[in-house]
Amino acid sequence: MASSENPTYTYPSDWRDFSDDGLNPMLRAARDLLAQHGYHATSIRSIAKLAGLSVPGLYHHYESKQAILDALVSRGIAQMLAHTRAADHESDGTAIGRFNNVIDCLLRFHMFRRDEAFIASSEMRSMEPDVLRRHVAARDVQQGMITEIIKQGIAEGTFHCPYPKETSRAVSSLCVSVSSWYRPGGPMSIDTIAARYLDIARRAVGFRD
Amino acid sequence: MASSENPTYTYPSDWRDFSDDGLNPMLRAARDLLAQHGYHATSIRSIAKLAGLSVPGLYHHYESKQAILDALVSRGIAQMLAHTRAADHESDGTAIGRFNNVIDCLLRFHMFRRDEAFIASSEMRSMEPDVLRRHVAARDVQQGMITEIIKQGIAEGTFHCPYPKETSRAVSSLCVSVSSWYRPGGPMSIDTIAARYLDIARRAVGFRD
Amino acid sequence: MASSENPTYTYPSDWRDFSDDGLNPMLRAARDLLAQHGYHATSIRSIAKLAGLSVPGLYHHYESKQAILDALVSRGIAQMLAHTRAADHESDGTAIGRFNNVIDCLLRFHMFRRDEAFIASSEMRSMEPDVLRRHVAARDVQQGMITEIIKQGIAEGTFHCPYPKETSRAVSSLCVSVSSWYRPGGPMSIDTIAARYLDIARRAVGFRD
Amino acid sequence: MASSENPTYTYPSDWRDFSDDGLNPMLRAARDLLAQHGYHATSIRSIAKLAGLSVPGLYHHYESKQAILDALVSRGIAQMLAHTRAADHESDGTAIGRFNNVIDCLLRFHMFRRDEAFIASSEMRSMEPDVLRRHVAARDVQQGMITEIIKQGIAEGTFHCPYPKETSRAVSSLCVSVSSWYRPGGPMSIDTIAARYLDIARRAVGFRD
DNA sequence: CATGAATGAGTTTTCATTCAT
DNA sequence: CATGAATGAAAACTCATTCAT
Repeated sequence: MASSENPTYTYPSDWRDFSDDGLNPMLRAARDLLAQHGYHATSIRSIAKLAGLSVPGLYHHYESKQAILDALVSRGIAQMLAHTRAADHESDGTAIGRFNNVIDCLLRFHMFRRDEAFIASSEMRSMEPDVLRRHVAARDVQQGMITEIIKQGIAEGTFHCPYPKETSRAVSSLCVSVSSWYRPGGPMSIDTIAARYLDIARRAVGFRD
Repeated sequence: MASSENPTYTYPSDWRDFSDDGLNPMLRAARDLLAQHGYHATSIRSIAKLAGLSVPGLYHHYESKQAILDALVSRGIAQMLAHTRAADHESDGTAIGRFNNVIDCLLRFHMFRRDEAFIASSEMRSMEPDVLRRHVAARDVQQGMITEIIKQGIAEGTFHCPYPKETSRAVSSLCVSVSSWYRPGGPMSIDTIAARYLDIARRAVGFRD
Repeated sequence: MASSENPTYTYPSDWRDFSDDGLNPMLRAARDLLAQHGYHATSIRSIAKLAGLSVPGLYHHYESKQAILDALVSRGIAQMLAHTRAADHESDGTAIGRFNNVIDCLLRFHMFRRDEAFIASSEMRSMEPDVLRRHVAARDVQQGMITEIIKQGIAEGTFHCPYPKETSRAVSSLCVSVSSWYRPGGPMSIDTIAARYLDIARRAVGFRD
Repeated sequence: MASSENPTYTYPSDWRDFSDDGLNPMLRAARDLLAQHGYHATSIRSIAKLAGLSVPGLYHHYESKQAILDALVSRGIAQMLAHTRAADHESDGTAIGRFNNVIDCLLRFHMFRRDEAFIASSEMRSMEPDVLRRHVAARDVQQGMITEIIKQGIAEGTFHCPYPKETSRAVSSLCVSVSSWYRPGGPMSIDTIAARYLDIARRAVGFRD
């Protein structure tokens, strides 16, 4: 565990498990198309078609194209936060324990939820102000979690890095960047990639046993 | 210096200098608009307007919207390669010397050429196959340069990292990611940011004197 | 009274009384929306919503949007005819007596039933042929009533106007036009407006005692 | 002549002449369709088709459907004001002389420019706030001109009407209403209709020689 | 009558691009 | 190079209407 600032969270039973994306056919179609072509190059028609319904049928469920983007990104971010919080919660509470769990979780999220994560980071310009605001706020929470862990590690003497904020951003960027090149079925398994990138991240924060 | 595999390059006189972007008004307009709104959300009309030309006037210089994207990205990548090669060439030839110069240069490029770099990495989906191919090839050259330096460092015993390829990608991602948040006029100078991120990159490759 | 051509009419007990519009919530909603936005700018959904029903609920009562327009306009016209006939019936039978009552009644109708009257006159282009036919026929009856009274006045020597038909149309238009600017709560009461416009109408037919 | 409040106007050479409507093919198409079906029942497609060009071709000239309505109505109103001012200017300056000319002119306008006049009065709900404001302002100027003439007539002792404002509105409505039923080729000529309706209007203001 | 889901046909508007002058 | 005119194709979105439950 770590900071007990908000004990009312409900954590996913297993933070390593991303098997169920919980997306309906419409959001699944949107996810695939947005990831492949981008927001402005994806038409409502194509989403509706891939989802197996008519355009007004889609509008019956989502009031606009922007609402679809919002739903997709919001769910993704919420899941990311829930899982990393669970990972943090389940740790031994030391900086390195928290760091291992949270970064491992983040890396897995950016592979298992590659498309959602990629969309969330690449379509920020396509979000309307309100949507963007909520989105950025959620990312800041995630970022803050990492910064706090790094500072704890420095205080505990296990992390040695002179610029915790920059390092936090670098580690965060590292996790996010995975979503832009990872493809399932590649030469390395998710476990392997996670292990190797976690190792790199640990070096970045100057971890020494 | 380093590998003398291609002595016919002409290097920029100062690889740290990015004062002149060498863009004509059309590409400058395109750069600003594409960076702000994205390829599909930017119209040819808006580019022409910002460039102070008529639409047919713009078509007189570039045969299509795609050609503008191509020109912009090609120049950016070429400049990135030219500068990092010069940085490499000017180094003392040791792995750490080459690494310091090349990563410093890459970081500077991604700040001084923030918009071009961001467009190059965010609009890959908007590139037509041919353009994309050349673009990816150029990026691979850049990536290969870093991987080679890391391997040299491991061989020389100054770098200690078990996964040179992943580390190379991570370091590369780190440099690229700077272009997505850096804004001129922020609290830290380019020199400061470059120094701090280079420090983080050095940790990632396990550099020890 | 006047022409006893159809003694089977039932007259409203008081032709001056328009207190009860007798509209159900659906027609009342339709009236408000049609008057404000027009037929083609009013959606079935908005009518249903304002009426407090679901869309299929509305269709349970009216088989189409056109049927709603028809119901609204038909009732309005029927009420107009019923009231003006009662007013005529209650008169002393002289041309001026009949004229006073009928025009007074018409003016009141176009204020108390402002919205219905306005819709009836402004949405004729939106009516399907069948609906339009019945509507025009009803208006012609009303027009004929006025023409007949004017001709009676000329014959009796109390009215002096060379073009009874045109004058009839002018007087009619005058009454209708009130519905396009009258708003309850304005500076003049309905009684005042009716009195003044009746005075103008009397001049138009060249009434002299 | 009359009030010399603004001698810089340029008057049409003949205020009775409405032979040239000065409309381009697009506005002519819009006029015909709007008059027949109404604003919301007329599509941009149908206007473009009737005008003989493609939809974007139409948009090249008018930036929106609303802009077409605006252009059409603005021109109509401007012409109405110009002609009635010329008619006023050309009168002998007595109330009855001004009245005769102005009302005659107004009646002619509402027949020769029947469609434009009808659209201007029937599509006020379809106008966006800005357009509506300018439109209403122009109408108020026209209305004020009539009111002023009536008041002059009362002062001169040739008009006898107790409610000049209401009478002005009634006379105005009378002229406007002609546009809703007049059809060229009907049984009466424009000259005849103008003469008869002017006669009725003169009665309304209580004119006596 | 309500709910919820659905749709064909239509709407206004914008786009990249072209061509004559 | 500018101006002005033009267009096929496509965009997001809305409509009246229907039907199963």
